[in-house]
Amino acid sequence: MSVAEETPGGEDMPWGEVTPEAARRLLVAAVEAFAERGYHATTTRDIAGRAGMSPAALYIHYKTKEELLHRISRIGHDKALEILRAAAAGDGTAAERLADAVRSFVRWHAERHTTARVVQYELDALGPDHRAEIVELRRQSDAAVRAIIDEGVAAGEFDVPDVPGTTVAVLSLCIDVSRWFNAQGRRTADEVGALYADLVLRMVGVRTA
Amino acid sequence: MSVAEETPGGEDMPWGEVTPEAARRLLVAAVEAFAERGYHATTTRDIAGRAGMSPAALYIHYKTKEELLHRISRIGHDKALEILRAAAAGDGTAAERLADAVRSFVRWHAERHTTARVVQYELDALGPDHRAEIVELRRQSDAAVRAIIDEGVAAGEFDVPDVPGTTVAVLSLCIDVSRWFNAQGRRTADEVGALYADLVLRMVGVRTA
DNA sequence: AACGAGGGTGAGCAAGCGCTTAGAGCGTCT
DNA sequence: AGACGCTCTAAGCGCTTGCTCACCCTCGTT
Repeated sequence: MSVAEETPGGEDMPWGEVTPEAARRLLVAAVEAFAERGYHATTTRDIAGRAGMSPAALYIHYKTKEELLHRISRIGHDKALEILRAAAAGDGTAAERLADAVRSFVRWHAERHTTARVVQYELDALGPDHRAEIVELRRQSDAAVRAIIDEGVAAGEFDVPDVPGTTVAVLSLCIDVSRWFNAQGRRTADEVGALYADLVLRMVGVRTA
Repeated sequence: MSVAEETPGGEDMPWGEVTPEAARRLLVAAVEAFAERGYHATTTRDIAGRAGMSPAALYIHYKTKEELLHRISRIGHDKALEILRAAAAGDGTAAERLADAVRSFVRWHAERHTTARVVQYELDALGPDHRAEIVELRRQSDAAVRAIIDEGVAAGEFDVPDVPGTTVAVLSLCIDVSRWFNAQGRRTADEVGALYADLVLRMVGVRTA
């Protein structure tokens, strides 16, 4: 409160970059509501209520309900792409980088599965322009994964007959984690990440220990 | 029209068992609308309009909009479970049966991806009782796949450190096909089925040619 | 002390929602 | 022929929706 210089949470806090504080509270409330009930089933009154504000307060910070979804989707996709690119740009063999990418990508979809659910499954609720913008970000995610697999094949590490198809399958597998993962379930995000990294290495023909 | 004895399409026609014809037309219209826009964003007027009827006609055949979703979900899950069980009960090695299950399950999710999308992604829109009923059907699908993998492991065909986890991953991979598959896209349903069968065999440690 | 700016509220509007009702049309039995 | 039963419609009810508007309260600045 008194330390006004720094945004609470900084880099680590998921929505740390969103200011002012009331706008962030509304956005966090929207993520929860959208994840629980879906975009169309969520009312602006519900979002405002969760943030402890009146319905009208929402429109001081966001022009429409759709703008809220777009902001969430944009920030989420930026983060997801950043994770994939960081792993792709790392050092090590293609197998190590692919495992790293899958592990961190899955962990994000599990740990932040409420956000991920909104980001991955509410795409069609966006307006045409906003949707096109997000689709482009997904294309870049696809390219990042495909690049690792291409390099693994070129280096003779991987045995992959169908690189584009396998890329789609790998991303699809990771993304769907956000649909079924439950924080109260038996598995931790780390465990799922490790399991999936192993499964993906098998898919590209790497013999694991 | 004049041949009143037989339901059009019979076993092959997806919604052949739904009678009378007006009820089926409404149901097909609802599947299309729910798949395109989502359950909550679809209006009863839209469904009735697609079926060429007035909004009130819907309520002659279905008590509520939710009952429509339930009927779709129930029939779809029954069909999906039937596909998995048929493959599981077939003869041949565990590897052959697993490949068969994945191939036909994926093909269904690709060919009938509008239906599958509704069936797989609108679960939360169901009321508590209907949801519980569908969740039970999913549990049985999980059990069918797990049984094949268990047998493969017992027979020494498969190398699977985490059977429950791998089962979830296999089902998740297949189900997510309905999200990204596009009939106008580059791949046919058969091609995706064949690719995925191969990928899943790799996941369970079967050396493919 | 006065002020302007901006975050916040209570009340409410126009539109659209799921669903109901009264009654018309029509094929099928007795 | 006439009554019945079933399907379907036109009209509309009560309610909720996304969003707006007139106004208030709390500031830092002058």
